[in-house]
Amino acid sequence: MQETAGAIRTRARAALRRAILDAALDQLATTGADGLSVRQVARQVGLASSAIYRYVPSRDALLTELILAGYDQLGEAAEQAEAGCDRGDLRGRFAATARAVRSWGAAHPHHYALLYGSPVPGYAAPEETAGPASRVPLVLSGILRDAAVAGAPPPPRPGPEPDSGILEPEVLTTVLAGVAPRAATEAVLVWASLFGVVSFELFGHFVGSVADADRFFEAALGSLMDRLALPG
Amino acid sequence: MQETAGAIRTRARAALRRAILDAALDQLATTGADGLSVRQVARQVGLASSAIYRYVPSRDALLTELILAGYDQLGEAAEQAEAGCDRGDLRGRFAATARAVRSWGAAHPHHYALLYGSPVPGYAAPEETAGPASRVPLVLSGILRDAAVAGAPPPPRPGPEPDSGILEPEVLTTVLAGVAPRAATEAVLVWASLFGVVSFELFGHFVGSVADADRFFEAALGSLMDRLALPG
DNA sequence: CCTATTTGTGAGCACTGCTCACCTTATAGG
DNA sequence: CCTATAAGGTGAGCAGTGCTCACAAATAGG
Repeated sequence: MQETAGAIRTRARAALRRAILDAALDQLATTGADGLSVRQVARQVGLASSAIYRYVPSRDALLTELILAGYDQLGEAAEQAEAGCDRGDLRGRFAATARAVRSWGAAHPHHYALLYGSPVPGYAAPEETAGPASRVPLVLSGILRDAAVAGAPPPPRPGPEPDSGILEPEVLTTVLAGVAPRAATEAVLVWASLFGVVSFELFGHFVGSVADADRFFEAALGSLMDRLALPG
Repeated sequence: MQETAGAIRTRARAALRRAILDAALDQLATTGADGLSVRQVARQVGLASSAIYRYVPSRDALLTELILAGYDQLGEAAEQAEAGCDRGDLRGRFAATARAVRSWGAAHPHHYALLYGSPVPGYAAPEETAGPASRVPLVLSGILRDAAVAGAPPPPRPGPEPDSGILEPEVLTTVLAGVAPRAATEAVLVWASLFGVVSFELFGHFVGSVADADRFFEAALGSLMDRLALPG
């Protein structure tokens, strides 16, 4: 089996890489992104600090990888929650997705902060995070598209659309196809509002004003769904 | 003038303290909170690094002070913008306040991120930030109270209020006095939505979906004001 | 078997926050 | 006026960080 000779090598490498990432995830959960240290990760894995750089080019790259993993975890949670709903229950699907976001954030506050808090590595998120980052918006837009076909199709008026040009045309023709530009703009606002509410709660901005966070979130949910004109 | 002998000493001390804070503000604006270094601040001010600790107990305390200053700057900007509006123009007052928040954030992204991004020092904001942090919400709630007296007073129904218990009672009886619990809850949601939109824009989450940030913000403004049932 | 590549090591550089002993200076009190 | 005292400033130093590099061991392929 000279074939597996090389294979076992790459497998061991992949396993160690995974161990490094898991250790980094541990550190992130306990100390936060700021406290994450390459040397500490190395200690936890049982390697010299310099050996880490055989697997990860830099601390920032490690953080980027954690960001990617976070978006994937969150997207997975949202997709699963939404998939467990009756397809016709549009409000139920939206609520389940939103609750999944809040639950994941509450369970992994430091990880959530890494995704939606201050952008720590440089100032623009790396290109490769765009894909996983759009999983939650994709779930939400899927609900909206189903709502659009259920409701009255928007009559194509002659002349320029009143709200066209606000969103990227590519978004309006793909993930939000069939949704009127006006409603699509509203949907983006609802999206940002949802994460605004979750962030405010997790980051402590509701201390002193919101007494019952659970009930507030449910009330916010209802309001946001009304905004989207989701039937139910 | 033995009186000024001591006074000049404390004045010099205050001036140096201010210089340290200004240098820290500079650093924050250019490198962000993560890159802010006590030693760099010391170099900029022209002191040994150890001397800084005669004026500021720790790096975290310095950051806390910057947070305080940020809330004050932002609150000041919001108050001034709102004060320049016709008192009867409720929508204009709200829009001016919201635009001031966005403008300040765009002008000081790192400082904004320090306030509304990931909570970096520990996990709970220090007590003393609560005051300055509430300046913007105070402006917004002032508009809502004016709207409440302008509109129909909420009929006090017998039995438990449907939405009572969600917000802190103290908020409902002071800054939001006269506003129905239902509307007050909605107002908190609008507040979080506003900062959610600004944060999403500043933190790059709109890249790929929002094409015209200015127009989107104006559209969002209109929608949020509709939600508050502001007349106009 | 022998070479070449990968993987891991430890020392080391420049930097960080923070403390401490020390020294100077100016204030305040007798 | 003169001196004890307290404040302000310094530099060395500790423990930690990200990261690089020359080197050694282990493993791969020819």
